[in-house]
Amino acid sequence: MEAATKAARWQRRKEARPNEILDAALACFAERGFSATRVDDVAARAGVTKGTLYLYFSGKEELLKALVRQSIIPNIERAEALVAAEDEPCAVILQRILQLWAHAITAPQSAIPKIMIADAGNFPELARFYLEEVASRGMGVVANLLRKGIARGEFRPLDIDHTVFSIISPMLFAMLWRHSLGRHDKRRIDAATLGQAHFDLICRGLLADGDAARTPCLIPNPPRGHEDGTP
Amino acid sequence: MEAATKAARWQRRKEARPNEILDAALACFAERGFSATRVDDVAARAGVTKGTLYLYFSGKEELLKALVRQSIIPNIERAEALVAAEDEPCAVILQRILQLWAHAITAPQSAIPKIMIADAGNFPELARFYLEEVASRGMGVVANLLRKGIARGEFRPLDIDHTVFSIISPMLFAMLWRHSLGRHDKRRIDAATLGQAHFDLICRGLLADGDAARTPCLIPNPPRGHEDGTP
Amino acid sequence: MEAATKAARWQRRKEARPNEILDAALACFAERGFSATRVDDVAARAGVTKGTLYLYFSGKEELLKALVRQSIIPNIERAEALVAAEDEPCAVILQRILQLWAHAITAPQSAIPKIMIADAGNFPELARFYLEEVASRGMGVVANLLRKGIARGEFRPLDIDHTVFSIISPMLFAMLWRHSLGRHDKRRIDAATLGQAHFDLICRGLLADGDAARTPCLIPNPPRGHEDGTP
Amino acid sequence: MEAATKAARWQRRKEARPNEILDAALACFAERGFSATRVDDVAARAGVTKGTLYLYFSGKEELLKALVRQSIIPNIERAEALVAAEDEPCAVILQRILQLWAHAITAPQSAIPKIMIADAGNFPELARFYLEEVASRGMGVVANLLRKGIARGEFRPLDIDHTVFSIISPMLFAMLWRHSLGRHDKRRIDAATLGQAHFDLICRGLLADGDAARTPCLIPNPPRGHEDGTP
DNA sequence: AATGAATGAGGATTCATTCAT
DNA sequence: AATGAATGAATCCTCATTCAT
Repeated sequence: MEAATKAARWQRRKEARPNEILDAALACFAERGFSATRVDDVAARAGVTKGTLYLYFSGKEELLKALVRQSIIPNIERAEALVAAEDEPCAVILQRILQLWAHAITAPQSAIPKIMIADAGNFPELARFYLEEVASRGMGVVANLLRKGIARGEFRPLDIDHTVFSIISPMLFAMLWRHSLGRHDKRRIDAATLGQAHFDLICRGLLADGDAARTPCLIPNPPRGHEDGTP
Repeated sequence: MEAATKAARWQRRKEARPNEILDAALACFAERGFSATRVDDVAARAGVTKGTLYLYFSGKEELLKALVRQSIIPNIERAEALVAAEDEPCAVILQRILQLWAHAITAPQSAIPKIMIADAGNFPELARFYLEEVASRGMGVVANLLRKGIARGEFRPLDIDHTVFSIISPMLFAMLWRHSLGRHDKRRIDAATLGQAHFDLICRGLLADGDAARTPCLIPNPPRGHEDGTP
Repeated sequence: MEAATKAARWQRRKEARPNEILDAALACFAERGFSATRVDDVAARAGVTKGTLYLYFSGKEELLKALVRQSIIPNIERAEALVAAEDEPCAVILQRILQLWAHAITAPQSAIPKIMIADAGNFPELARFYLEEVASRGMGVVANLLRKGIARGEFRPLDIDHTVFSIISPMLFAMLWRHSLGRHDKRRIDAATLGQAHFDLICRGLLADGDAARTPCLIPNPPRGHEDGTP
Repeated sequence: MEAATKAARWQRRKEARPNEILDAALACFAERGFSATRVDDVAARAGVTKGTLYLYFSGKEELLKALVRQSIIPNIERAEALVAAEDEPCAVILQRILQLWAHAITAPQSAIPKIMIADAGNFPELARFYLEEVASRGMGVVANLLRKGIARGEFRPLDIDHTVFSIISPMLFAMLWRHSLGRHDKRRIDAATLGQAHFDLICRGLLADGDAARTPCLIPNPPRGHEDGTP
């Protein structure tokens, strides 16, 4: 038994380690925040020692960067692809993006925005990385969608920058809420319902007057088959 | 005589200390965040020494609690009063609230929501206090406004809870942004413009169809006379 | 008794601390080298805690810098003063310098050159500091003495740089020896005798032919009244 | 046949490994010092992995011991042979030794004295070994040369022990300098010139008065055919 | 014989908090 | 009431060494 334990700790599992460590890191960061998480905590949760962790990641910040790269950026790319697709009304595309986003709220990765907002001040390099690779890019997707809609005459002329903010905030805020105060709150926010309600609320404000009639015809079904991810 | 003056001055300081310290704490927390602020920083900024600070507050966490109590709740009360006032269309009241809120974004207190979201996990008691006294109550104000508007026939029938989220998120998120990633971003969000753009965007989604024509007639002027504060 | 102990640890002795800490640091560095000495060791030896040490010195390197400043540089200045004095034959000045140096070999500060040579590679900034403030300056003193002697016709024309090396090496090496291998050696090097023997050995090599006859007349007595210090 | 070749190659490597590793270790120690050199560095430089290194040497310290044994002692023996040769004036022998030594200063092995002085305190056993097998023996060589010269009437009667110190210090110190502070210094010490200048300086101090005239006639040429090594 | 993944002890520094003055 | 010297717990990262493969 003792021998088995000893053998187990020395098990070489080079392939599996990085993901195990990242999963552990995400869980720890989500629970206690980035600064408050000790590297030992992550290592212990991943079932390795500190030394092993440093074998795969050059430091605590790198852990977070890797998480962002692995779990957020793919979703941004997915959203970019959605916007690039020409064949649908922009309002429908927006609705799809909100649906994807609503779905992402339920995934563990939804903790990352909270982590970044909480600790950006103390880790400027991390902040810049996230700002450039995620925030700016994510807002850019929506901004492009708005521009496209306006150009096509589907949307009214809009104050792009501020409207982007209005569009994305509820989804982002739902993520933050879920991983902070929401943990102490009885009320549960249903992400899909929130996305739909939000879409309904802003739809008339977006659409050019002539298009407003079309609003009710939008896609009614939630997306299928996504395990995680932010649109 | 001199002694009397001295005593008086001491007395005055004794009463003034706590507020001086809290002001200093708020400024520090806003600048560097809660955990990155050292107790020395606060003490130095307040013009006292660490020892003195501990005479008035039992620790760093206590400073934060006091700040929340002192600087957030009054603003909630102000918003509650606005909603209670009967004499205006609900859309106008909403616009006023958003204007107040936009104004609050520029005040130092706007750092507090970010701090709460960042550190709620580490101070459960504080989190619950904030949730009950601030978050729930703040959302309740808007919920009541919506109910009132629906009852009066000014607003469509709405999914109250989720619509509240949609309404407040951009303002809250602007606060978070300003104190985290926004620091590293060239783009500056203009709070007043954001508030107006947001209002414009959601207005048609809120108003009952018959009322939609009235939208443009809403109050055009920013509020006066507020030094700070979150609605 | 316990109360006394407790009171003692909290004793405020701002004046005495820095020197106590420096003494402790010198002893530790001399014994185990700079890198191998832990800050705790120094603190414990000085009878304080780590935190207190950092109250007075900004870090381990600063400790060493302070030691150099306090105990080496004054001696360099003394030697510079000797050389600047016009009234004696240069050979006599040299002999005096060697006597001072010999005396310095017995002081605890004589460990510093060994510390610097041992750890210069790992602390480039420290190395540069010592090189500029001590080594170059110390060699400069002797170089100036040689130049003066040559100009006066007392010394032969010499390869200044390399002769400086020949002159100072035995004294420096005696210091290194005493704090490294010499600790394990039965033979004890008598610093004063070494200085004199060295002077006797190089004297004829330095003096211009006409002056050689004067050699035996040089000062016969060791210096008095110095507690420590390297000339 | 192929198998045989392979086996042979393995065999060859098996025998070559220890020296390859020691060469790598010496290069690393010379470059970065003993404690700053990581075992990985040595292994990588030797083209093996850490594990392999531990097959041949029980640890880092053992590497140093082996290096001392392998690279210093042969040079001492060379110097002993020089002194034992009867056929030349002692001053000439001394000059030869200094020339060999000057040559050794440029070799990687010249790092070892610095390492010993730096780390002797932490490895007492190694210190004693070095003291007996290298330092004492090296000083003994020069002492014997002096005794021989005095006995022959070539040298004055001298304080043997201290004069030995005077003679060897500049050469040793040049080694230390080169591997410590000298790295940060613009001035480059030319070992050959130093050796010659040192010899010139002490020559008149060594030679009996009648012999002084002979000084200029000493060997003028640097030695040939030595790749490395300390005399 | 060789590998290299895994280990874990070790140490400088920061900072909230205490308490003698 | 006010001070500020003193404390010591907390934590990231390095690297010599081990051992399953």
